[in-house]
Amino acid sequence: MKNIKLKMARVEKDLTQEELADKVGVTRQTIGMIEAGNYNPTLNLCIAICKALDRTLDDLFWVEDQSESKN
Amino acid sequence: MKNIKLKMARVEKDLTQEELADKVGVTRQTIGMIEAGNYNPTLNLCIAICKALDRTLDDLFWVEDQSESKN
DNA sequence: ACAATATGTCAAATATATCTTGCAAAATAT
DNA sequence: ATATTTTGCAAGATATATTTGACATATTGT
Repeated sequence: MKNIKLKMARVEKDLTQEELADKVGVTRQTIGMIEAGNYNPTLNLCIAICKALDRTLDDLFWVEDQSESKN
Repeated sequence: MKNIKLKMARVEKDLTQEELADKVGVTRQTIGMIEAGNYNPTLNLCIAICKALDRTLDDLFWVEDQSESKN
């Protein structure tokens, strides 16, 4: 599912996908796919994103009703 | 760094590394390496572990003192 | 309307998470 | 003390996260 909370946290910081990507050291495509959902990022990348946006893991990546979890 | 919170949550549930691994669908080596630190698991795996242990991402994988974050 | 910026998407290549197998050390139970 | 279970660790193989480059569509500014 799409990660709306991440997108909102990003625009609230007035960052573009590419700017956030630069901050956390990945490609803009990677950020785009995470926001679009259907992607399974790495824990360290999630943590880097959280720190760049002054949020926590639960804020951006925890979903109470999760029905999908492919490893 | 070692993930002590994860290990404590696991033993509190009276689960062995292998039992937890089975529950979340990975190998016991993977669980072992996550607890030992020096590993970078996938977000979906982290979420599966949290669900298996009735914890949240912040409970098990969030560290205030940031010092390492390799992507 | 036009120009510039931002995002969506796709194929092929690279990096790395995870598996498999196996053995040794440590912990726990009998 | 000795079985039994649990954990640590390592090399090679596989699956998948991430990159690179390129193009199309959308969005925003002038």
